[in-house]
Amino acid sequence: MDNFKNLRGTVDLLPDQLIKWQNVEKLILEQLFRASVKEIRTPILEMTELFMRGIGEGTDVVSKEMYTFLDRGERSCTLRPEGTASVARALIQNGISTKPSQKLWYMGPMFRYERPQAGRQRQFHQLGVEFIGYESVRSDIEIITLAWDILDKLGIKELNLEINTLGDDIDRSNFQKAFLKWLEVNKNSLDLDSQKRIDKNPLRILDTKNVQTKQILEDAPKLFDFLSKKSLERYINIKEKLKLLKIPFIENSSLVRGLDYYTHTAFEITSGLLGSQATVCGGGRYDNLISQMGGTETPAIGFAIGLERLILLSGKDLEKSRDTDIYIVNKGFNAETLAMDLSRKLRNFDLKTELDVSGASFSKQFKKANKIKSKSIIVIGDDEASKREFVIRLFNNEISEDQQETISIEDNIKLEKWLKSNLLLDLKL
RNA sequence: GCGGGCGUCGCCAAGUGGUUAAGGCAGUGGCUUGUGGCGCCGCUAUUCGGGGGUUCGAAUCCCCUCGCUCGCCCCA
Repeated sequence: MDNFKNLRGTVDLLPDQLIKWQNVEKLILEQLFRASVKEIRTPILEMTELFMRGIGEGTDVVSKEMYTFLDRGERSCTLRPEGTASVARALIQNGISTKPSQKLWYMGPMFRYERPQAGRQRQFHQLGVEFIGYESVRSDIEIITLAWDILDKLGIKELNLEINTLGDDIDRSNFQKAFLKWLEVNKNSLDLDSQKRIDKNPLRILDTKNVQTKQILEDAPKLFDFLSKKSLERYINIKEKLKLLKIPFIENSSLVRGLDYYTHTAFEITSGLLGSQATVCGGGRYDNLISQMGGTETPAIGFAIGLERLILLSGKDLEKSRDTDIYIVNKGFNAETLAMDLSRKLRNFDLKTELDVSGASFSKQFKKANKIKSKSIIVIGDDEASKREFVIRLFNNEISEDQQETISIEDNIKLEKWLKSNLLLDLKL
């Protein structure tokens, strides 16, 4: 019989890899805490309609990438392809006012049915941050700098921040009218993909990768020319502030992004080190999403970072884990009982300990302790148990019995003193 | 959904039609039942992703299939 395999596009994260994940997540969480961003957790499963309306039916994500199925009650359910729609839903549904504005983050798995490749999986993980109820230029800047600083804190270099503005819905519909008119005339010069988008999602034609279409588009109307004075000023203001803060960015007028809900600011952070899936962070303003979903008019802006890609970019120093401080070698009925007691006692200290529960020979247990590079060992055998004591010893580079010390089971003071002078001191340095 | 590359042990790999499927790493047992690192000696793929075919004979050739991978589209 064949063994079971994971589904295509999903991966097992194994213990050794998770050290890096945990280190990365820890740094992120600290950064978010310091910026007073609060966590929100929403279900991974939502009704399909939420994403169709929230993200937009014309988008690639909704039209061809969702994991959708009928549950036993014949309801159409979808594994979330992104987090923003769920957060918006949760706020509206729970009557959480955005009057005192909300700064929220979430982290977890997302699902998109695509062909896997480097930096792309069907189940992947995102960290998302949403500032809800904020419309100031400063909130745009703070979102961008927050994303930028998280990447920076992780020591990631060679990043590019690209920004653009999409205007508000009026700007956009004005532009769209003109653009559609132009498209009608030039339809036959476009590549097939772009032609298909004319009805479904014309704005997306703007960031086609087709070289020929790109050239032709140079003569097309520009969204930029349809921005209202207010929208334009807003954008200029953002660029100025980024300059003042010395956040390097490049303007990319074809940056549209694949989700319908964006307005005004759109941005992406990419890295050349990622191969063809270069985007590590994408975000933008979505002032209409919440009202479209039945909430009150609420401006908002957010971003999402792809954790797999982030991990790929993060340095080797985050792969290191702390070595075991004490390995407890024990054998014999009475000894094993004492060892368990001692093991529990040791967990009251900020130490990483491991109790050998294999029952293997002493020699095996020593080998194990050595193999995992334990900094020290405790030995309890029948000899020690009968005297109610144990032997503790630093496991240095050289084998020498001189450093060994015998401590009575009850002598907590001596134990603590030994730990402080041999193990705990190192930690503080 | 569409292209290209690839599938031999947990990992890295030799083998390109002749029969005993090298080797290394890891794992495991022992030398060495209570004191580790080194060393030495064992063990670890009836089988080459799966199925079918060609052949006296296939991991090696052919067909199908599955999977992985890179890229396109798009995104995190």
